[in-house]
Amino acid sequence: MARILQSGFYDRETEVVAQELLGALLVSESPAGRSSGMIVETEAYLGEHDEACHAVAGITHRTTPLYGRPGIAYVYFIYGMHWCFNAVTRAEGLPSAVLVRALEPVEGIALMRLRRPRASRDIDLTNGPGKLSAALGIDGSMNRYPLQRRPLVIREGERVDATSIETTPRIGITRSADWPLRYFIRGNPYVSRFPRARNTAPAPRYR
DNA sequence: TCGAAGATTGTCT
DNA sequence: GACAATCTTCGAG
Repeated sequence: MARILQSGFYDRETEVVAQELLGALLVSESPAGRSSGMIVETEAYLGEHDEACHAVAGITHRTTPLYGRPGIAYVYFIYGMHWCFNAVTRAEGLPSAVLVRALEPVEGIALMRLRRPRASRDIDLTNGPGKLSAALGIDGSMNRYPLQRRPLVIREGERVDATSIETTPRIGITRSADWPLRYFIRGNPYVSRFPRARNTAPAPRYR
């Protein structure tokens, strides 16, 4: 069984952690069984100076996990219906995290289908932050949980070559929207969205 | 206490 | 591509 990523792994530059989490295995255990997936897409949120990061509000009831130990979970509720899963990075007091945006299912696919009955195709089980949380049974009860023990663990996975990592601006945000802090495995079919490529698309804003 | 915005998803046109 | 669903969070008053 692959090594569990320890606190020291997360206590580094958030951009580095976000890229090195690609290929790692997110494993969730529940009474219903185990489900897991390989991380194929992440975003970095850098701290109080990052306008898109929740920590821009400073220490509040919601953001305290961001200021906590590296390697704990930050799980928050968004748009009235979805949970988003993050891994907290950097030393205590430096509020930054990596949002996991998409997984490639590995174990417990039948259980994921039960948890996401609206997904008509298997590819829709985990190709988005709200989707993967639902598929793995992740919710607010796991906020602040250390990611080194059950029920939620991240294990070392396949090493992803730097040349296979694509970098783009983050998705769905309005502030600091052009910072290139989204990373995904090029060509992986479970990535949530691909860069604009239609002939109607405007020129990319990022460079 | 109130109002607006939000790291999304699914459905409809 | 547009938009509704749904509710927590936080700042303003």
